[in-house]
Amino acid sequence: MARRPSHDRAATLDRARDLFWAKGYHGTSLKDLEAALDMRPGSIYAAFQNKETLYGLTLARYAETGQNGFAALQSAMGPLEALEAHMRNLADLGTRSGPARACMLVKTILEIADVPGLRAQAETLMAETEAGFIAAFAEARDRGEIAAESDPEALGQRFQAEIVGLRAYAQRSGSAEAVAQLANAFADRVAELRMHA
Amino acid sequence: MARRPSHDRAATLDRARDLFWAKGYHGTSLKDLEAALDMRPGSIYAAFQNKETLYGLTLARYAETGQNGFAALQSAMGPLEALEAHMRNLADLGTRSGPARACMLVKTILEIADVPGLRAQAETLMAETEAGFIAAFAEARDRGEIAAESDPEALGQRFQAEIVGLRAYAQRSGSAEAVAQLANAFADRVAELRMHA
DNA sequence: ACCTTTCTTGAGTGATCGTTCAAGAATATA
DNA sequence: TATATTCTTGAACGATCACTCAAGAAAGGT
Repeated sequence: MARRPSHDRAATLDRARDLFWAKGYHGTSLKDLEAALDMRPGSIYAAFQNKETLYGLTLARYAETGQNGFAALQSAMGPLEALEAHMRNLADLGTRSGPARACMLVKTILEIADVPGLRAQAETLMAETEAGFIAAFAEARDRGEIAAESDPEALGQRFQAEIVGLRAYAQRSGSAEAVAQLANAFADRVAELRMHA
Repeated sequence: MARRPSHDRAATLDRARDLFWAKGYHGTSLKDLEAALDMRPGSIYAAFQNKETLYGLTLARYAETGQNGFAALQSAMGPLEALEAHMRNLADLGTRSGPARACMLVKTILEIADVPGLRAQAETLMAETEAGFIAAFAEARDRGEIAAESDPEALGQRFQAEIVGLRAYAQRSGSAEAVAQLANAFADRVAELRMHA
């Protein structure tokens, strides 16, 4: 019936995500995208509508990956252990070589003020991620792993703020040791919530 | 001998800072600057060389203001009290209406990857600010206000990471209560370091 | 082999980007 | 009042921006 697309859509979105994540929305031009995706403008627009829509798709993909990662930890261990492990997994952040160390959602919220749709999307995705942390703290409390009078919402918000701070801090170059120390300090703080029955 | 400038340079830099702080480097066009500064392109370039230089000047001004604020706290009270007050001052961040809630240095580091001079400047200014916090913790230790075995460097780094996280978190809209709770929680953590002789 | 449908191409769109510069306006000195 | 000096203006520059579209290439159905 028709010609088959010559690019794998998922892989293309991954490449676009890495580019946007590294260079930001305004800092990424369509020329950059053409080079990174190995596609000509017509194909990009046919497949993804426009730059804003493409960014939104990569943002959703980014958030989903992160949430899946935490969910995997949660199904492999208890909620409190998952939270601690999630934080401690960031200890080697200072030595990683990916597109950026800071969270792409945070980068979006800090950079974009003039594209309401993308701002709103990034805020929603951050709220979802936070809700996952809050739910984990709530389950930890229900299981008796942390004090019954704990406030899961406050704990989850603080947990996310610490991750945001850690990853933004890590965006600075040459602070690998400090980043590891910070991640472990924050992870220790989570572990110290545990009730020793 | 000559015509006098018709704009106050300091006030002009303040307006440019607010614009850059709110919209970012790439998100601010020279047309935006012309409107905000009420200056025509020729005047802007005669006074500030180019967009990058102007941004750098506003960044230096921003950091100086922040560092002066903390220094003022330090000369009005002890170092540990100053650190605690500095954090607690952020409790009403969620209700403020300024250009942005996130730190302009952090916004710069997260946004700008393709202008090496500005990135380096923002990193240097963040390191200076951190050094101020570290020095305050060191003095608190020397005065016996916190444990003698405290690590001022680790404490200062963590203090800055918490501020970065709090302010980036606050950039999200409609979280005034959570922001206040977070700021107080971080401030409490500082207060809990105090040795009760 | 032929038609139909879908995907890809890349030159080209008007708009906006950061920047320049010759000319005019304003003020201190002589 | 004339002159020298500095500041301001705004039209214009080439470059790049996000984006379009007519034409060609590829593959499934008949």
